[in-house]
Amino acid sequence: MGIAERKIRQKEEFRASILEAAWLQVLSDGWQSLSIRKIADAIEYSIPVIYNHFENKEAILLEFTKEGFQKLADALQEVKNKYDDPAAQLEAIAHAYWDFAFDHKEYYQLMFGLGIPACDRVNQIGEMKHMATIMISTIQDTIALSSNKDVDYFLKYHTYLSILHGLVSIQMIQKEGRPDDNKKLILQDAISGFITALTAG
Amino acid sequence: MGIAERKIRQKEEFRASILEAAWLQVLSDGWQSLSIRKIADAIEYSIPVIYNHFENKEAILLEFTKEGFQKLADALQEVKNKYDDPAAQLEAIAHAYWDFAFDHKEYYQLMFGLGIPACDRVNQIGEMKHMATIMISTIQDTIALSSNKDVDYFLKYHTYLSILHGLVSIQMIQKEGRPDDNKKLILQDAISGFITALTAG
DNA sequence: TACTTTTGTTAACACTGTTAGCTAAATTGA
DNA sequence: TCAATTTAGCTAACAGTGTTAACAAAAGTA
Repeated sequence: MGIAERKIRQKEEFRASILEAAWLQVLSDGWQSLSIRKIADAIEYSIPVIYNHFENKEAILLEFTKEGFQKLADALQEVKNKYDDPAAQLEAIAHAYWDFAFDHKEYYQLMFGLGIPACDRVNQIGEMKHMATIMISTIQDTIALSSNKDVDYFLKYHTYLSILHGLVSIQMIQKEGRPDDNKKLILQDAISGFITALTAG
Repeated sequence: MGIAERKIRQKEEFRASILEAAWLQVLSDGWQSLSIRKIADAIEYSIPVIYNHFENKEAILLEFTKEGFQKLADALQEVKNKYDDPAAQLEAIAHAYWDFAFDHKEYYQLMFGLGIPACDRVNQIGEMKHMATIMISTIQDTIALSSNKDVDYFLKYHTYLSILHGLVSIQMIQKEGRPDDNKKLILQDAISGFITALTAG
């Protein structure tokens, strides 16, 4: 009897249609405005049926998060295969990572919990410039003392801030609470590398 | 007549009490659960009075965002003053930045829009390991070809991912839409520095 | 005291995620 | 084929959210 099989198939299709409707929602209006009600409306079913296929809203988001990491890993593997030299691979992977993040912004934002609250307005905040000024002036001073003075200080500032923000947010995502003090080795490693490159020119 | 002055003073105090109540809320339950209703309840006033002092909820969050950047800038300036050598300043600032982020987690999360949706569960996602494996194996290959083979590959992996994530999220915060292609210079700069440090040992 | 402005209130609107309880359809066993 | 049972889907509600319109009361002004 193929009835059970058909039921499973239908359930699968239903599930897929929920995800598809959700994805269209996300593409047109972003994560913030995704709602169970809108999904139910799109698939022309009542709200509770969605809870037969997903435990809650977060489970739907989790599905896309997994999908996102899957796609990212695939993309990285693909470019890695194009090179034999590991250093060249590292560079290619970095570019692929970058491309993925901006080509699939919705995924990336969900995957790393980014751009959710006041991100649209964070660049309108004058207070950020203060912090930037301190960093930039210090970088300019460092360059002035280095062997190569043609270094783009603004570029270096972005690199510097990015490394810091990256270290922090990665650490924050991975662990609850304050990280072990020996995790500062990572900070030390990244920053000393940055400074060496900067002072060498 | 000091009536006008008193009124201004009272308004200021009212505003401060709203922010204080909001901050206590945030400290005990996080940004997600902060609500106008709870603030109103805490200050023992009705809901709409809050809208006499803040245009909306985001305006309250913006206040804390500004406060956060102010505190961060102060902290950075303070440690900068302790050193004369710019390179040493850069290092000290990096540490101060790190300390701030984890000593004032609530601020930092708001400032950079972090940890909002599924961040608690992002480390439970198996798919992330796949991505990590690809990166780590490549880093191990690079180390194997380098002059110093005692490098901690796991530390390097964290550094590598952090730089990438930092670059991306910083860029994402600052600009709407895909960034100029010449912004890839920042990526190039950071990654080539990382790779140089890695291959040199 | 009469008038005007400010301040604060209640009550509602339009949303959100989630669930209890019922109805109607589909499937199963006799 | 018919009754029993399982399942699917529905309506309606609960408990929240941000926000605002309309009104009452208090405070300040002439």
